Amino acid sequence: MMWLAGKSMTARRDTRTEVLDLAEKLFHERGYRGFSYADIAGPLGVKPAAIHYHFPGKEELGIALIERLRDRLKNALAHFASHQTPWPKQLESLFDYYRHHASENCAVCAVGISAIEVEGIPHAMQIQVRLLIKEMLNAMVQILARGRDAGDFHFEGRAEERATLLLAALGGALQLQRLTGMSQLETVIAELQHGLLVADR
Amino acid sequence: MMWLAGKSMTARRDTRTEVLDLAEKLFHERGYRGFSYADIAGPLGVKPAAIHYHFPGKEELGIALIERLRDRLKNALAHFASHQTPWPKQLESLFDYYRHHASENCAVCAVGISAIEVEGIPHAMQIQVRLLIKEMLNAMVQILARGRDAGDFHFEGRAEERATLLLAALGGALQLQRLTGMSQLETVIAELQHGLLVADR
DNA sequence: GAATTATTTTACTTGCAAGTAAGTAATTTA
DNA sequence: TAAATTACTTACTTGCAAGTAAAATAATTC
Repeated sequence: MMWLAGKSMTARRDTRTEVLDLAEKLFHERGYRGFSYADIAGPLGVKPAAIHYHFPGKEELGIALIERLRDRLKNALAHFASHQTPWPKQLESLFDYYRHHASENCAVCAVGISAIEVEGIPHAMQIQVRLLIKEMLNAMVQILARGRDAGDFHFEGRAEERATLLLAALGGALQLQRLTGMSQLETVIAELQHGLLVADR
Repeated sequence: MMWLAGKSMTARRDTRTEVLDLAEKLFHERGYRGFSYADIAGPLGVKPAAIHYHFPGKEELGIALIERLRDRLKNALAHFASHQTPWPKQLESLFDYYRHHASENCAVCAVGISAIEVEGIPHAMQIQVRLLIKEMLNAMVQILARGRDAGDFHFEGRAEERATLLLAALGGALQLQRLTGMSQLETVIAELQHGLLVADR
């Protein structure tokens, strides 16, 4: 089962959810300003104004979208905690999350998109995005720090700094990959993994 | 003197150049779709239609913008070659390039922006962006490979892969930094530098 | 200094995205 | 079963960004 990948399995035929699903996909593919209500309404077989019924404005749609991403992260972390998932496995799940992005129309992650558009998105959405990124960073720091304590990872310096490197490199790799069509994500994952598993003493 | 940083020192009072300068700044701050002709015309004290005289369409403006970035990279590399700049110094210049982006309104680099907007920018501009990124990657590979041969850098694996990691991490760090307001770029630079200077045998 | 060329403005058109208001059909609830 | 609620549609308005054509102004050249 895919980690933070989205799409609940219960086919609820719920327009609101379908709007959110499509908006999320388009957001990852084109950014917040890159899709319109018509882009969502069309494929769903409804009129653009129908979107306004579920989300009064695009801002609400954007916020709901990021909140759902945050929810998924929270749930995934709760799942890891309750199942005592080994740290390397948690890290691998994180890599899989980026792989999933890469496979779906070569999407890039929300952090990258939001960084580009940050001046152009509604303020309340900016706040959500900053929370998301903070939570992702925290999660990564935890995995690395605890994993090192457990003897699973080996690296020098503070976990915060290594976590920053990981998040930056993974996000950047998705973007390189989208532009070049090459498999930079796997390259970067391999480099990062090597840096964590092979101790440099 | 700043490496690929832009802005010629000769104050030529040339509208075309000023348009290009402002467009580049806005592009780095908000992306291609994030600025309009009015955003450029206003500060320049000119009407939007004047831009069309110099650049018939936004597409031409976008292409000229990326071509100029490519030119600067080419010139910088030529300068390094003719001055036999040491490889660590070249790498440092590259870091400075990203630092410059970070300092100027927390801009992000063209690669990141283009990756997000790639579906929404004109095709001819996509081609330019792909050339730019290819040239940056090539440059990075050369610096790392030659620098390792010269004994300046120490790392395992292929230079191509390490170069990919560097470009991905630097671009990603700029984006993290813009969103969090923290100094992720320096963190990532330090991590990357450590990985190149301290051999892991 | 007249003619030419370069640059810019004025005054449009087109198109699209967001949002609104009123209305309708189907479903639920009292 | 009448009233209310849900989930829409139709038909608009507003605003902005891009682009165009023609006229006006400034700079050059002959």
